[in-house]
Amino acid sequence: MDNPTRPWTMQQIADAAGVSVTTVSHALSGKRPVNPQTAARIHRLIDQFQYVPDAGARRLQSGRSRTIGLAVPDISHWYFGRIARGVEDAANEADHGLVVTSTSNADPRREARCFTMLTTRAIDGLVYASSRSTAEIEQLARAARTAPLVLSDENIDSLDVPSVSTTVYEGARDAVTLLKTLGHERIVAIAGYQGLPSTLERTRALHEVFPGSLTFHGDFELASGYRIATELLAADVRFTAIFAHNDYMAIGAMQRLQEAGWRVPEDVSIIGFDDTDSATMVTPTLTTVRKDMVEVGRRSGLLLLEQLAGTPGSAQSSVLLPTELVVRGSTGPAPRAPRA
Amino acid sequence: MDNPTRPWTMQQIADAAGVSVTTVSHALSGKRPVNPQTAARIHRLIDQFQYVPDAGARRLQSGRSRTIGLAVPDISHWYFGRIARGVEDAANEADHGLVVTSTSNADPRREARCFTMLTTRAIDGLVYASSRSTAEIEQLARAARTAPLVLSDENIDSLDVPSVSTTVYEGARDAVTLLKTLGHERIVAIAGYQGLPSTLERTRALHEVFPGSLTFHGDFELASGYRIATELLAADVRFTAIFAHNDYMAIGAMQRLQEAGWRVPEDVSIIGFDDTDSATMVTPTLTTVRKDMVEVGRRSGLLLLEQLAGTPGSAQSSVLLPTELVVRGSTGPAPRAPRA
DNA sequence: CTGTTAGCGCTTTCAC
DNA sequence: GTGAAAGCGCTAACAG
Repeated sequence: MDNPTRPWTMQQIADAAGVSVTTVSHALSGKRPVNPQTAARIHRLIDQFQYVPDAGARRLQSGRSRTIGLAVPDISHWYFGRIARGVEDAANEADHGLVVTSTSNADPRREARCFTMLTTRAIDGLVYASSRSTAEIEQLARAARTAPLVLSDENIDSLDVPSVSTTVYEGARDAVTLLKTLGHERIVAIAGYQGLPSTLERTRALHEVFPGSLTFHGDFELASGYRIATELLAADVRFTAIFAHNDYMAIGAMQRLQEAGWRVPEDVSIIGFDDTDSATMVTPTLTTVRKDMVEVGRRSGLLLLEQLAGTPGSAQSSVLLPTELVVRGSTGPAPRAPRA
Repeated sequence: MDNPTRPWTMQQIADAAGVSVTTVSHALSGKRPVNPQTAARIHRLIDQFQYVPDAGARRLQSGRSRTIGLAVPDISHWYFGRIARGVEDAANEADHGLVVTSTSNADPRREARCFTMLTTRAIDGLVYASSRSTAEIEQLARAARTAPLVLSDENIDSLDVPSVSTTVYEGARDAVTLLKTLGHERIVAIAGYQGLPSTLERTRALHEVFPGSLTFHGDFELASGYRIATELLAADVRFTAIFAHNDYMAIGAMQRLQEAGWRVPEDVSIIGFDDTDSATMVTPTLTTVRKDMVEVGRRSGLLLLEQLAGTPGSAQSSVLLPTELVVRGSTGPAPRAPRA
């Protein structure tokens, strides 16, 4: 019994080819001329043995793991899955691996995992997508000094870190302008986490068109939209339209109002944000603001890889991707009188 | 200008503590007694410097990267996101990282990525979740000889590899039995990929209760359910119920039939599979068979980590997780006569 | 209880 | 065009 399928080492290839490891290394990297015949022999052996250089040894020598990290609140969410897919695409195109960490689950060890991986150099850089308030800024700033970092989906101005985000202000403005055009006057916002930049921007856009409209903060889950709608009904608040900061909360609110006998869009118009798959599954279909989250992820990955490659010009730049209002069935002309 | 925030090495800690690296190493691992005072001094220094041992060096020495891989068709899908979350939870509990690879995108280099990571030993083992036909069995068998492998969500009998899957046969049986109980006689199946074990099992269950019922194969996307329903209408096929192999195809079919004026469940009953978030967003809500995909992922990760730890007894075992029929609004008594 | 030494598998001077 | 040798940062014999 010999060793159980141990991978081949470069030394073994060198021995088989009758050359030194140095030559094999250079035949592989091309960083130094190698006799064509020798090179051919080496490559034949490599193919035959299915030899692949050991990642750990390479990493130790070169200082690069050829792996990047992605931190998201929860990888199982549609939204962050899209981002992850984009980052992965970018990473793989550059022949890098992607380590994913879900941060939001109360376990602080897990919170710190991605930053630890940066210092252990298990990853060369990190794409950070958080949807919580900006409490961990300190940690991010420290991480940014250690290794390349890209902020994804949110831009924290106080942090001098490259970021990729979307024109949520313009998107929100388009959305509420539509409501205005339709004659609505009393709007209620079901917003995202308080203090989150993208929440603030959308609220700003809302207030520019409808000053003084009510804002309630949810957690981006369907249940919170449902709950807020329940509170609205109980408190007998008068409104003819709801502007939600994501589709799930919009759908939750829509469900609750429909249960209470409201007709959408005859009695109330509802607008979401993101354009998730669900937006076209509900009845009526949901008017929403589309963001291409796969693209957000892809650009985030590219930005990080640029930093890693050390392209100097592009560093510190930030990318802003467009949003698009998608008008569907959940919005319509304001009713004569708001329903009680 | 000194080195730009280079991580500390163990040597530097050793120098600062006035001991050898060996002692630092053992103070850290506890694999050999160290003078309490010395140990305390070392730990103080470690905390102060925020020292973390280099992952690459550890990996090179120990042969373990403390990282596992996950291969899924597409991480941005709800379904695989759930699996990923479960695998990640298991990995993180064991202080392992998780590298994610989406395999299905026509790029063969990408297909091979996860297996290459196995041979470069960037990952110690792999959780493989494919939803395609069993073409890549050869590759999987080879990989299984090299490193620990766990099949997730699908069990390929011909492969002697541990797997985690769900009782889809029983789930399908429950679903079609419900239809039988409701008096349905003409069922059409919108099935998954042909040749996929889980597809075959569900088809078997269907045929045991409704021999000879029609089966059409989709690709698990909403559009394919929609398309198959269109074909059904065009061909004037008579049926009173649809059994779809996942929720998205069920919803696609439901949309198409509703567009054609069919009422659900008065004219047609529809059953899905998986119990995705969408199942409760559509109107009527969807009767479906619940699978806990996060748990499938978690158990897959645990099984892999057990193999890595070398616990001998548990190797080669396979896990089968339960399914549960969730009756909602899309199923009802069969109409007197099938609608044309 | 602690230090010296020899690698893990690779890249990269430096010498021929 | 090629090879010998020195590490990358860590662990684990082997000696005190």
